[in-house]
Amino acid sequence: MARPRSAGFDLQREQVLALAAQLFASHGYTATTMQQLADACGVSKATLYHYVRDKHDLLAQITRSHVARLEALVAEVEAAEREPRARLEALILRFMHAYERAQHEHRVLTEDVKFLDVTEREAVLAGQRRVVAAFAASIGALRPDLQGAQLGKPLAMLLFGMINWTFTWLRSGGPLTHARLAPLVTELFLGGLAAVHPR
Amino acid sequence: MARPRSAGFDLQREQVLALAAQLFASHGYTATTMQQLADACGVSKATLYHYVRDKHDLLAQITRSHVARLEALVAEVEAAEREPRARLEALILRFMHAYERAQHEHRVLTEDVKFLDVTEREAVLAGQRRVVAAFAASIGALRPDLQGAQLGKPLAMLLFGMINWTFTWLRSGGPLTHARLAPLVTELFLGGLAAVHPR
DNA sequence: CCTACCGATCGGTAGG
DNA sequence: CCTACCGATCGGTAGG
Repeated sequence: MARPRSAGFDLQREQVLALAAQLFASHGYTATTMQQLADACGVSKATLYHYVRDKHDLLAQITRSHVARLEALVAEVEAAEREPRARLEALILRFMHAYERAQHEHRVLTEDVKFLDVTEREAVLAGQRRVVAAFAASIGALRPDLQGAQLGKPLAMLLFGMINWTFTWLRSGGPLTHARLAPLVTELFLGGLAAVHPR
Repeated sequence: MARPRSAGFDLQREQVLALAAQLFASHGYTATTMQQLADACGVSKATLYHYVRDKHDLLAQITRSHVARLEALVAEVEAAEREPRARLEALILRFMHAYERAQHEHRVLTEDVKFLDVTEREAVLAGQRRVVAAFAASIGALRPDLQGAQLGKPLAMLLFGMINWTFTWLRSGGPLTHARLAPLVTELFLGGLAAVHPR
């Protein structure tokens, strides 16, 4: 029987993944070297390969687990909220909160997904599509006429644009917090949604 | 007196910059090799260095000229439109149109600016800040109470999120065009802006 | 003496 | 878990 991994193994691997996400987010996947990551972790480069198969596997694990987290968030909200408006509000608030806690992982997901190979990239993109579909469904429940005009998904993408783009300008520790911005996004999007009319 | 450059020089350099922007946009700056660019241009790698000093200079020229184009667009709109609402509508429409024609350059601007060195990066970011300030001023003119609550710039960034994010999902040649999406963005943002209230 | 290029190869550094 | 390396490939430049 195979010997079990040491108690701290998973914990240390999580640390490596978190530091890798931070480096990938600030320097990009390609420009980040395994030596930089080893230095950040305080171990030798060879030790890194004890926790991940290779550099590519590092990227795959970061993106896959982040998408899985977002899908779990959607499932939680769908289980708790029945009304379309409350559901959409909860999705916005929960996603902005999640992005605040995982801003590096999220940046890696959006900018470095192109470096995954076809199979892994498709799996990640499929997860993203399920998340977008959940947002589009909530929007469609609020405005069936827009969904009928095939505008549910485009509107969901405009909403994602607002909240995804925050990681380029909203600094944690700055004067404006995620908690203060979230209700603004909700008011702006739900208010705007009421004003949109299909062609 | 120095002999002038050949008539086709600037034209060929523009071609090189356009192809470089396309490669940088799809593979990222670091992962793109000068050999790939040379192949795309149909010339030898050495010939590339006739048109640009080095790979870094390529990135600097692409980002600098794209930001300059956006600043020129802002100046045009400000000269033509006096009313805040018409001005903001014109800014949205003109920017979405510009992004459609320069989607590669825009992706490079947003994703690869980190590879510029400090001086060049600051110049590019300063240009971007002037563009954001123009959007924020138009928003503030429509809703002085929000500008008073320091929400002009955050709202401008949410708007930029919507229109910038389109390059991740809106494909030219697809069923939904920039021309059809632009009025939707205008309705959504201007309608939402009327619904937002400061804290 | 200039420009516009080519084949070949340099010094350094990447992932593993 | 480290030092010491490898095969390959990078950006940039030589002579002609």
